[in-house]
Amino acid sequence: MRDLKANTDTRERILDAAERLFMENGYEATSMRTITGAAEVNLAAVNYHFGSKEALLREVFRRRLAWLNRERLQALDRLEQQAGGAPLKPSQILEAFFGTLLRMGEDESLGGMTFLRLLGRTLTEPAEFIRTFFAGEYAQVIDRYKLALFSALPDVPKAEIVWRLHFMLGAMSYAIAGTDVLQVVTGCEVGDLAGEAVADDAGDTALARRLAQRLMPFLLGGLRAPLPQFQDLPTTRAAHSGGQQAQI
Amino acid sequence: MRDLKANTDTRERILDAAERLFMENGYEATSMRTITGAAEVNLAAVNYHFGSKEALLREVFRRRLAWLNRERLQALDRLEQQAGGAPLKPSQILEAFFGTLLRMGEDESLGGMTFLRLLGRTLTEPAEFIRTFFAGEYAQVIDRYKLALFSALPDVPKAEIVWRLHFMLGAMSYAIAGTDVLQVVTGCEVGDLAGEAVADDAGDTALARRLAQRLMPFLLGGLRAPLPQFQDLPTTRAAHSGGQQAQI
DNA sequence: GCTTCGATCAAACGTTCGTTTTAATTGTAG
DNA sequence: CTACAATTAAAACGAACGTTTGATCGAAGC
Repeated sequence: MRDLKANTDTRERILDAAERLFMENGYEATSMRTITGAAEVNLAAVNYHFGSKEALLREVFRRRLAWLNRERLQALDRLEQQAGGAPLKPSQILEAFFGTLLRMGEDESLGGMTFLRLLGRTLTEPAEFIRTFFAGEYAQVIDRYKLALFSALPDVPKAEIVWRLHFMLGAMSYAIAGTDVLQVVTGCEVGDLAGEAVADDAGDTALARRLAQRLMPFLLGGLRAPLPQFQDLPTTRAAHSGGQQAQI
Repeated sequence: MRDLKANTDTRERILDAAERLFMENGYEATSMRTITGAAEVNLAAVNYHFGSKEALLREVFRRRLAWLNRERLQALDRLEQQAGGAPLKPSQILEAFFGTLLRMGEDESLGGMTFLRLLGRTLTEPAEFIRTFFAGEYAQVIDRYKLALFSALPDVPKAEIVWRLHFMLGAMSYAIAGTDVLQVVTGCEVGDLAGEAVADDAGDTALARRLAQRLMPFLLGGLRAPLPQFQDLPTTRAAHSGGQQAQI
């Protein structure tokens, strides 16, 4: 019993430390010695429990994404069920997708803002094994939501929907990854922006909630924006009708 | 003459190779030996010409950002001058800011899409010296544009404008950084999305132009979206009027 | 009570990193 | 032709990296 306790304890101490340090420094710049030092475990423990540094990163994400993927799919299931075959409203779909994620930021037991920031930053990491991993972990969920948006917006070209989904993911990732990016870009504190003081520790969950409420209108506004016109693009195969509104 | 020629030649060969490799692998994962090998110069040349790896990265960006910052400020100057004191339209401001950047992607002599992707990815790098560098390089320009948006949108809370500027930067960074992120997330090629074939080499400049025309409506739609309501946020100091439209 | 086996530990492995040193080479001015 | 300063070249530096090894510990099985 103590044996098993120590086992999971060591594993999770490593995962917690790695999650925080990967978020703070990035994957490449975080050494095994830093991780095991912060977790107060032996250096060899990572390779013993996970096999390699790469496998550790994957496990850090698997631990959280298992919940997130399940929750996102369930949220969509619930919406489609209570709609009874009728197409969903885009705002419902975005709420299910982005709202579920941002709710992770409010719950420390799900990783909180630490994991959200890590996720946002890691999505742009160029390492091959990371992109491969995320492709496998994300594909199923993204595909479901893509299809939901397709039938929610039957008059908008599918290519346009995919592009805008990509834009939305970018806006969200930067928003959650970069409180420091925000500082760099804006030269002021997040707390000042929100119009209230934000404590670094406990204020994170409040930050996630406020972020969700600021982000969602922005994303919806972008999604339902007028379609591009491509007037000066001779290479475009089929000319879209100029200034067409996305039917939302 | 040959002397000076060789000098700048070595310097620029290093800068070109570093720009591409930093974009492909990230800063930490790109070694000096890989850079000097690709540039076909001696290993010591980097430390001789630039001093350190960090200084090399800074110079890679300085070379491009000097042009970008100047051009962005001039674009805003031009708009304000021909407006003659009247506030600008938000679409003009966004066009000056994001359009100028995306025009870099069409011009190989300004770095093309390689630099745009590098810029988008590096903005999220957690390394301290990188964030410090960007803060210094970006601060002046961002501040000018922030003020322009403030006076273009006098009825929108300034905090809201800064948040949405942040969201827009995120959407753009992901859009340009992640053709692979896009693949990961969507499971299809960018060329398929655009509805036309994209050659990896020469098609990049066309991609930049098309990206600009797809991104701009999205950003404008997000910027002029209804303001958030904060109905369930007891911590908010002053309650905004519910459902208020951004006056754009 | 001896064995067994998973978990932890200190120590070392070989490699690669960014940087430095020292010598050779280059083009140019006196 | 020589002297000089700038650049390139080859080699090595110590440090840090991810990983592996073999010993040690402690609780469960027969």
